[in-house]
Amino acid sequence: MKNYELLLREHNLKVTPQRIGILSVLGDMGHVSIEELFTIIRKDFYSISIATLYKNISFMMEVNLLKEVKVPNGKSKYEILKDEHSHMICKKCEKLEDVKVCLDSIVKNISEKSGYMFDDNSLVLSGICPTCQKGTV
Amino acid sequence: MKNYELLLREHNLKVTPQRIGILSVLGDMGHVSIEELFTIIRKDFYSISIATLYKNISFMMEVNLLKEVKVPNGKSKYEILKDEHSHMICKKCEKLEDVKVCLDSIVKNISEKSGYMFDDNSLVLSGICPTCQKGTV
DNA sequence: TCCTAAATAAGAATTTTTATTATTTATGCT
DNA sequence: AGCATAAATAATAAAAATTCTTATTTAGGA
Repeated sequence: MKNYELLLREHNLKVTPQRIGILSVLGDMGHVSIEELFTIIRKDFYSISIATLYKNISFMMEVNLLKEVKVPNGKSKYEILKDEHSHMICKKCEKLEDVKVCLDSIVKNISEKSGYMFDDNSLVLSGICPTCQKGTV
Repeated sequence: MKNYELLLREHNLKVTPQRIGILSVLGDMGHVSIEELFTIIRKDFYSISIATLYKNISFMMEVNLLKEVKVPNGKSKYEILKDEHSHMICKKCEKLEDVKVCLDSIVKNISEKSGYMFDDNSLVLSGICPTCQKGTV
């Protein structure tokens, strides 16, 4: 359980129970879509407005507290910003996981070939996770 | 100018003027969002329905004729399926470009570490293109 | 040329996202 | 601690994006 209050203050966002709730869900689950977030957070904040979620997610992305993960064939999910990493998605169970990958040399190479200056990247690998490989389902 | 009629037949889709129109736009522009496609294609098919675009894009993805590119901070774009490649997006002019990258060793490495079996990946590098680096704008 | 299943256009219906506004709340200041 | 004020929230409307429905048209095979 992290100190989300501090995290908000560090990013110059006012501390509200709703915001702490949002961050708690994200912290617990790792990656959450707006839809999922709305369902889950209503257990603690029954009358929370979906607009509050959209607005706060968008605020938190602006101040680099959250990052959007565009999931192939799925809805976007959001995660608390952490060290650079990539993602793996299982096509069967739809689980999304972080994975540490060093893309430095690849990025450097493409930058030199293309002349682009890159400051961000997103890599998502799609396949079947170990668990789903076992089941015949 | 490619033979889109053949391309459709090869994927067991009926050949209609609208479908050839969609593929022509995609072939010419490389990557197009639904919105852009609708604007452009109406020059040739004034009364085309947006539902026709959605439905056909979706059909063509099902039969692996098109692929969706999820653009960071932007709307999805669609491209005619071709050899595996990655993408570069310019944050200033929003241009999206293909780039050939070999991710084999990285994918293999992650697969071994994680136990996942991967059959697809999407890498998008974000930055500033050479052209936009020049202008002070 | 004709038949039939599929594709299209048009528009309705849903879903997703954003905007508006009255009320409530967090936070800095006394 | 209590107040003032700017910002956040809830509720709802509005807008945008996507999907569904249905009558009509069309592609492709017989």
